[in-house]
Order: sequence, then C-alpha cells, then structure tokens
Amino acid sequence: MEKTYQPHTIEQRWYETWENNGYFSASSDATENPSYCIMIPPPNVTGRLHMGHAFQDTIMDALTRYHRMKGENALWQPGTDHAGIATQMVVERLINAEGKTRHDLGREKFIEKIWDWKEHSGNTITQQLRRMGASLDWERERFTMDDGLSEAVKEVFVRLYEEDLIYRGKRLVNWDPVLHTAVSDLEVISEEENGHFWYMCYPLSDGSGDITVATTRPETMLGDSAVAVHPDDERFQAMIGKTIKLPLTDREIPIIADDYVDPEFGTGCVKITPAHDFNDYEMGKRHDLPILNILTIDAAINDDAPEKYRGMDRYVARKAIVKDLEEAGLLIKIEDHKLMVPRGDRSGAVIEPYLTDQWYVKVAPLAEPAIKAVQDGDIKFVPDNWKNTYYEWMNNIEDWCISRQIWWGHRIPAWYDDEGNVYVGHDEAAVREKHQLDKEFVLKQDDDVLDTWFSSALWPFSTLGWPEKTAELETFYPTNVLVTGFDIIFFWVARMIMMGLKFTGEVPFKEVYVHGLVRDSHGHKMSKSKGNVLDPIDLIDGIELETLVNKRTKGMMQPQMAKKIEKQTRKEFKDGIPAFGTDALRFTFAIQATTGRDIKFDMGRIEGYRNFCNKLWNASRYVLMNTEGHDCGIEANSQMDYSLADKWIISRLQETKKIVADSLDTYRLDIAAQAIYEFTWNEYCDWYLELSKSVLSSNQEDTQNNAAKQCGTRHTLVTVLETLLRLSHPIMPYITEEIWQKVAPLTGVQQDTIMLQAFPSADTANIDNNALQEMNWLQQFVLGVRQIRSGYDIKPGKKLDILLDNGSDEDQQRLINNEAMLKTLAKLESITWLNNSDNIPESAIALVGNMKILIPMAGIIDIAAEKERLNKEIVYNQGFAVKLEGKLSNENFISRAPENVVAHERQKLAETQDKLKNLIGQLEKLKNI
RNA sequence: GGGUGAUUAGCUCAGCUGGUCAGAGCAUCGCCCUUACAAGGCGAGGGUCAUAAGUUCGAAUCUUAUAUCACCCA
Repeated sequence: MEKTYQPHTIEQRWYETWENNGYFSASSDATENPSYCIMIPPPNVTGRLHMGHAFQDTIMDALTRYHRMKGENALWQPGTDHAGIATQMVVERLINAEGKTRHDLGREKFIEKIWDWKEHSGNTITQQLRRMGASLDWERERFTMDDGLSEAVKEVFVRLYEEDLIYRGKRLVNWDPVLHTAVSDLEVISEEENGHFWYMCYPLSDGSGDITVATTRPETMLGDSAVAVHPDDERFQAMIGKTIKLPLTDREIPIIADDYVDPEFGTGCVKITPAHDFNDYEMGKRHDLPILNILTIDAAINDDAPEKYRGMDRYVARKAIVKDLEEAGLLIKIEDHKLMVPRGDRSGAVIEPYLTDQWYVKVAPLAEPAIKAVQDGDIKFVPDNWKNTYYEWMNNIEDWCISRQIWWGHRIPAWYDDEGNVYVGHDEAAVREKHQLDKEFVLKQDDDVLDTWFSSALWPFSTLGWPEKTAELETFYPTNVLVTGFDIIFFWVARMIMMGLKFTGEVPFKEVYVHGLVRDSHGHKMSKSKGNVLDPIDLIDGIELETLVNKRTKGMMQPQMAKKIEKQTRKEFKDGIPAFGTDALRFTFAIQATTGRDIKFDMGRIEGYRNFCNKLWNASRYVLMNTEGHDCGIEANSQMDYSLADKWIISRLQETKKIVADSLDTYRLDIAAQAIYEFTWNEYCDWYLELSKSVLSSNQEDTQNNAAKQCGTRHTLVTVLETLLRLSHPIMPYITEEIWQKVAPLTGVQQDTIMLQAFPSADTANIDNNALQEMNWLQQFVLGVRQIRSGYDIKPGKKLDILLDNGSDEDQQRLINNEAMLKTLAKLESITWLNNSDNIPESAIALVGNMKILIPMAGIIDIAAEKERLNKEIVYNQGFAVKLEGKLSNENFISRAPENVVAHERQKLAETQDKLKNLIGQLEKLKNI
C-alpha cells in the first residue's frame, strides 16, 4: 500500500468493476428477499451535479448500500427528467448560434434536434453521479420522455379528464413574456429590487373631489377596474359607491370597500387591476369587476387600451403614462421604494400575471386522501414536523396549471374541431373512435405541452412500468423512502402522493426524509451570481486557482460582479482546492446530515475527513504489515489468547455497530458517521493499535503462551478492521473496498466485493464489562503518567521509573495483567509497589481511583511547579465537592429525586472526597520538604 | 400580516423523552519527525448554552415573553 491515501488511483477503477459486474442490479422477483427501493429525484437532463445533488445522493447511496448489505433486494432507481423549458433553451441557443430560430426548423425538426442533443450531451449528470460512487441500477435508467413514461402521462391525463379532474380555463398565470409560456411558481424567483411608488390623482366623476392612489406599476392603470378602500376607513366613507373618471382613458370605475386593503399602507386607496395582479384578481372576483387585459404576450400594450399607448412595451408605456399624468397635473409625487420583483429563472424577464387559457388539475379532491395518508401515518415525514408544512399547503391548495406553451414535453392529448370543441383521448385514432368522427372530420391537436412536474409526479410508479402490471411494480411499489429537500415538498412530494394514491391506490413511499440545503461556509445560498458555487467534482479531483477563478467568473448574467468574485475567490482559495476524493466528500456530507435546515459547507471539515481517510488507510497499512504472512487465528489448530485490549476493542466494536445501525435506521447519518469516526480514531487507532504493539513486539520466554497471545491480537486486529470496513462502506465505498480486498483474506474471506457482504450486526454477548472497566483503569493510568510527563517537559523518549502506592487487590491484579502494555504506552522503565517501610521519595503524583502513581522527582521535577499543579487540582475538586454537598444536603433533592440519581451523586461525592484526601496529603508532604 | 426554524467554545456543528460543575471537528498554545500515519503523536487552554421570567429538588433541554437572523406563505 502507498504511504499516503491517494483517492484518485482507486475510485474510478472500483466503480467500473462494480457496474460491469452488475452489483447494482436489483431483482424483479418479488418472492426473493425483502425489497428496498428509493427513487432518485430525477435530475434535470441538462443539469450538472451541484452540491445539493451530491449531498442528497450521498444519503440515498448510503441508505441503498446499507440495505443491500443487509441482504435486501435493493433498488435505487436512476433517471432524469426532460426539463421542458431548460432543455428547449439549451438547444435553441445552439440553433441560434447557427443563425436560425426554432421556428425556421419547425416543431418536428426541432424536437429531433433535442433528442440528438440528449443522446450526445445529455448525460453529464449521470456520469457525475457515477463519480460520487452512486450505486444506481443503471440498467433500469428511465427518462420522463421515454415511451413508457409518456404512456403513463397520457393515461393519467385522459383518466383525470374523464373524471372531470382536468379542465381548461381562463385564469391568471405566471407569464414569461420572453419565453411566451406559463411558468410554475418554482420557476419564478422574487427578489427585492429598487423601484418607485407613484402617487396618482384620480378625479371623481361627479367633480366633488379626487382620490390619490399609490402604485408601483403605473402602466397597469389602463386596466384598472376599481379603486378600493378599507370599509372602516373614515377618510373615504363618503366616497364608497361613487365613481371615478379614470385618467387617460374614457372609462368610469367604481370606488369599492374591501377589508383586504391596508389603511396604513400607501394612501389607503388601492387601484384594482384584476387582469394584472393576483390579489386584484381575487378582489375582482369578489366584487364582480370587469377583467380588462391590456397586455400582449410580449408584455406590450394591446389594442384594448387607448390608442396612444398601443404597441408600446410595458416600460415605455410606463414612462409615457407618467409623463401624461404629470402634464395633466395628476401626478402627486414619486417616492423611492424597494419591492419584490418576480423574474423567470431561465429568461431573467420580469414575470407578468397574465390572463390566458390553460389546462388545470382540480386538486382539492386529490388532496383529501393525500392529507389523510399522512394523518394516518401511512406516510411519515422525517423529521416529523415537516408534516405541518405539508398540511399547511395541502389545506390551502389551489388548482394546478399544467399546460406550457413550448414544444419540448408531453403534448397534451386533446384535439379541437373547427368549432373549438375539445376531444381528449389517448391518441387521435382513439378520439375518433370514441366520438365516432370520420376520417374527413378535421381535428387539430392542442399545441401545448404538459408541465414537466406533471410527469415527475408519476415518477415513483411510471418508472416501474405503470400502467402495465409489471413485476417491478409488484416488487418495489410502494417504495420505502423519498429523500428530498424541503424546498420541493409542495411542488413535487405532495403531487407524487396525490397521483400515487389516485392511480395505484397506494402511497408512493412510506417515508419522506427531508434534508437540509447546502450553503456556503457563511450560510449563503450558493449561486452563480454570488460566485460562491462549489462544484462537487472539483472537491473530488481538486482544481487550480486560475481554473476556479475562470469558472466562477465566465458567462455571468451580471458581468460587473466578476471583479469582486475573482478577488473573493483568490482570497478564499489561495492555492486552489486540493483533491479530497469522493469518500472524504461523502463523509463530510454524512456527518453533517443532521436534522437542521442548513448545511454550511466548510472547507476545514472536508479536509479533516480527508485526513480521516488517510488515518484509516495508514491504520490498515499497520495491520497488514503485522498480520500478512502470520497466523491470524483462522487455521483450525490456531491457539488464541485474548488480551485485555482485544476484549475491550471487541466490546467497543459491538457498541459502535449498534449505534451505526440504529442511526442509519432513523436517518441520522451524522450520528452514524460520528460513531465511525470516534471508534476508528480515538479507540482503534489511538489505543488498540498502540496496545497491540506491546503484544506483537514482546519476546517472552514462554513461547507457546506468547504465540497464542500474538495470534489473538492478530486475529483481533484483522477482524475488527474487516468489520469496521463493512460498517463504513455505505458512507465511504471506495476506500473500504480497496482496503477490504487486502484485509478480508486474512480473516478467511475470499469474495469479489465488500458491497455484497453482510452489514455487521452487534453481538451483545461479545461485550465484556470487566474488560471495559479494566481498560478504563489502564487508560487513567497512562493518562496520569502522560499528564505529568507533559507538565514537566519530560522528553517523550525518556523511560520513567514509577512507584505505586495505596493500591487495592484489584489494582495489583490489574497491574499483573497489563504490565507490559502499561510500560509500552506510558514509556516506563519499571513499575514498583511501595512497601510501608519504604522511604517515599519526593514525587509528582497522579491518581487512579485511590491508587497513587508516584513519579520520583530526582532532578526532573520542580517542587514549586508540582505544588501549583496539585493546588489547581485541589481547588477544582473542592468546587465540585461543594456543589455535590449542596445538592445532597437539600432535603427536597433527597426525597424527590429518584434513588439511583441520589446514589450516583453520593458515590461521586465519596470519590471526590477520597481524591481530595490523597491530593491534600501529597501537598502536605511537599510542603514539609 | 401569517407560519416554521434557528441562536451552545474564535469558526462549523452535536447534545434538547429534564439528572456525570457542557461535547466533537477545525482553529489556538506547549512538547515531539517514537519504523502505520507530520494529512501525524502526546498534553493544554477556551463556553454565566441569545436575553428575561416561570415550572421543578434539579433546566442547554419544558412553558411564556423579548431580541436578532433565516426560510416559506400572503
């Protein structure tokens, strides 16, 4: 083995081996072992792996590998979604570069181009998933535009339509005036921007006065249907019911009262534009106001507006209208104002609430059983309180706009005749047959496609072959757990639950594990525009500073930010990013997978866990160096004798196994990773390996006895390591496989891969409480000597002669058992029990229980310093004793606290008092010198 | 305006079915290149658990209020 851990030399090789040997494959046979299934939240086919994916995939892979090792028939289902708008834009850009538009090509040719693109460049992310070590069953990879999944989409659409759960209607949607399509709330990013408040004067029709309204969008006044005031607002009581002569138009609009209006905000009077604002739309419906659309699909003023403004872009019109109002003396003032501006995440254009014909899913009837499934516990959220968020949304759910005005996606299976009648069916032939329309009868299919989330909502069962009754559905549905971020509980999780229940009669998954969102080390969201994005692949492979700067600053939406980002990047990553390897990255994610909402990704941590990988690597090197070519206790005639250290580490291993398994079962990957870290470093490496050196280097006369001890130690070294590797494999697949290949044969196991070995299970019979206690004694002993050694700058290499006093029979026996180990670890030349008659030399003292460890001072220890050290120790213990005494002298404590707690406190006090007695005695002795 | 969550060592976070004068990693300080590992070893320092009341024999942990921050919804 190499002297240091080199991740890149092992990772790629093992992944190929695993994939090529079909180790990721699940069986479709339902009668086999219990099944375990996780659906990957399908990444966008145009996407690249980001930190959120890497985090989420680490969790899913760890769970999948864990269950696979437990012998379950584990399927982690891979696939991607077709990401309607994003994909269309990617390919459109390519065509634009050739000087053409998609309209030059036509719909069919353009879609062919997209498929071409998908074939050749659409799989970046699936390759990146492989770099993460993800054990997805690639033979089952699906795509939301596959034939099978498209079949499922059609089936669902038709059935929902036939049950009146899909309808076509004219409603306000989020409209992207650049892309010319409706977009979902998820695709609209609202951010605060600088704007203005325009105060406009609206004269009353009867000439009795006027009213001032404040608005952030003056151009929408052309579509005003009313002015609203709060019904209790005394200032405007007299005006309610009167009308206004709307400036710049020839319309009259009413003044209405509605308690939605906030009298404190602005002037207390709100202009109402039902066609161009979601709140106004609702108010318009309440008051039966006319809905006047004044914009075109490009967000220019349309022909229903006064002639003067027709054809003007919304912002040009804004200027013109403000100017005209000013000239008419109707503009009161302009104030600076910060407001939330909604922009399309793809186009960057300001989104318009816009009145269009769209297809909708009537959600309320579907939501009811979906709410009940969670209430009844058929689906559990982890952490549990996310169900509140779920209920909150489900109880206030609105109909779902599912149509999009783009070309790439599932085309809506609806046809129109010349009179505009609509026919819905699986395909045109089915429609003709059902409605008995003959061949000559002209039908035209709806141009729109379905929202990508519509097909994603079917993902848990469409990937398994639904609507066919497949073996896969039988075997893996309902799936076990959905792993997802809380940001899409509404958009995706809820919809999968509704669709799953509706079409399969069962929940799509039994649990929803909701994890946090990965942020930068300051807690900021990672975004291209902030220039704080980390690419997981760069953390795995490393990246030069210049390349990183380049990557972060090129192709920015706001190029003026580039300088700042460059500076910040150069400061934070002076030497670029070193290659940490996949396992270190995965471990970092796992140990941070707490129940919190944010994961702040700190470079210090990944570096620390890379070091942990190196530690494991080198510990393994040590084990191999000391076991290869020796009897490790797997021969039939091996004689083995276990030392205290052997029994102790085996006991601790059982406890660790239990914690890891329990934690994985409850989605606490952080606790599992922490337990692995602590066991490996603080127990196996720091104590056990050091103790083993004492046994393996010993040259006792009793050769047979000695051989049995060494054999016991070698056996423990390899078996504990082998178990630890299996225990760690779900989180760190590569390094564990690499080492396991070398270690497993020494335990008598010859197998192709660690992936398919049994996950370790705790055996409580192997927990030796005596060994745990005795080991604690040994550790206290060693620690006591080391503290004195360090306190007096005694060279680590200097071997000490120490004296023991005041020991019990047990202490004496323990010394006999472990003398060799103590000498090795504490670097001791000799250990001698004092007799009463002995002359006690001036010494530094350490206590193990009541036993005193004395290190004679002759020349090495300063008396004044030792006095000071003792004093400090005494003060500390006195403080502790006072606190305990206070507690124990409290009547209420004695009478009300449980007996075992009281007993425990009494015992602590007794121990502390003993300790004080010994320390004070020692101090007195030194004072007398 | 409504809701949810957070506030613990310089930094990043555990601990929260109340009971070892509060734990880890990183960072800091001291000694050490001891043949598994300097990406290391040994030892040390560092916190009135946001604030204030309350419940209790006992509160980081439960209740209420306040402050600050974050996110979601309107």
